[in-house]
Amino acid sequence: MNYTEAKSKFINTWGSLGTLWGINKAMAQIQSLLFISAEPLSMEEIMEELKISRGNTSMNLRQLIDWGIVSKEFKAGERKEYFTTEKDVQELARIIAKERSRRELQPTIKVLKEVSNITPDGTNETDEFIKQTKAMCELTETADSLLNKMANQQQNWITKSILKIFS
Amino acid sequence: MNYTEAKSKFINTWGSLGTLWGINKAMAQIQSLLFISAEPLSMEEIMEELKISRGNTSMNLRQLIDWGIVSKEFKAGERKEYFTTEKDVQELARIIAKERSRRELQPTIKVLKEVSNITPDGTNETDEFIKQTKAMCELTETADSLLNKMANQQQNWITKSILKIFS
DNA sequence: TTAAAGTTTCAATAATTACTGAAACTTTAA
DNA sequence: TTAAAGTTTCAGTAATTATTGAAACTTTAA
Repeated sequence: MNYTEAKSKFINTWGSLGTLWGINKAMAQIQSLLFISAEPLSMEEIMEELKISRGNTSMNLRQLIDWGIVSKEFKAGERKEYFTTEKDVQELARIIAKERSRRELQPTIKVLKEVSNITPDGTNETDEFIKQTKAMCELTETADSLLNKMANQQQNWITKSILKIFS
Repeated sequence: MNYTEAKSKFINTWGSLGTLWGINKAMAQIQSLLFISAEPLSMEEIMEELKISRGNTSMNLRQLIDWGIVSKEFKAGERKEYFTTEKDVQELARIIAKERSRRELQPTIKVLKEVSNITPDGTNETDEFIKQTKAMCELTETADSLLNKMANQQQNWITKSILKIFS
């Protein structure tokens, strides 16, 4: 396999895996293109490389910036904006974990707490409902705290590395 | 909030969270209905409760069975099939973790290994590509082994509980 | 056997989600 | 200022994904 083949295979695979971390295909593809690119890319270059429209590129770049995964960069003496993604996979994982927790897990926990809090009326139905939704709530809370612990773990790992450099 | 409200809120919330663990809305809704139900339900009952067609119910039940989350049950003297889901959240989490690993993480790891294995031609481009895809591969492998460890951890937890009962 | 009860399949269609392209907007250098 | 360079927005459309419903199939009891 040569570079060009490998590159498009990587972008496609990572793109379709986007669902795993809750983002759409174009967004994931832009991110992966930036991830393997040695230099920051302009919007033109991204459009050209992925064969997607200007509008689509603009909207998805904005979302990526919103997630904190991509950032704008300015080249001296150039008006154009250039984009780069976080290049450290550990840090990338940390950001994604945090965002997913905030966007999905936390709201779910809130609803689970609400619904598991109905007053039992003595029927089997409500007893089972309360029992099961409580269990689900605890599981979700465990998953959430695990995710956050992992994220902070990675932060510590980075922090440690930085400290090592300066010690 | 009364039982009926709480019930539909739970089914909807869990349904839309389906994407988080990679299954579609109807599938997630059927699973959550079974999860809070004190008794196994027939196809008729599921259709009625969720207002979905027979075909849709049948197909999604099959997928749930395929995932190992739902099982058929027969009531003595009845021809109809009844369905139940795994009621233990820990075991549920374990099954989901395993399936996601098998269906998504493993194939991705395979591709990442492939593409990161191209021969460097001395250019910046390929060097960066190899470096970054290798890092991504390692991250994915870490995530996968973590997921599996968690899953087995939970199995051990269950095993321990069972052992406790019989000791 | 057969017909009633139940289940599965799949082509057609609906619903959802993503994408385009062109117009409107913003910024900047002269 | 102004016009060129660049970016954003969004209504319309395309692509994808989920759902229906009816016909085909399977099982079982009489």
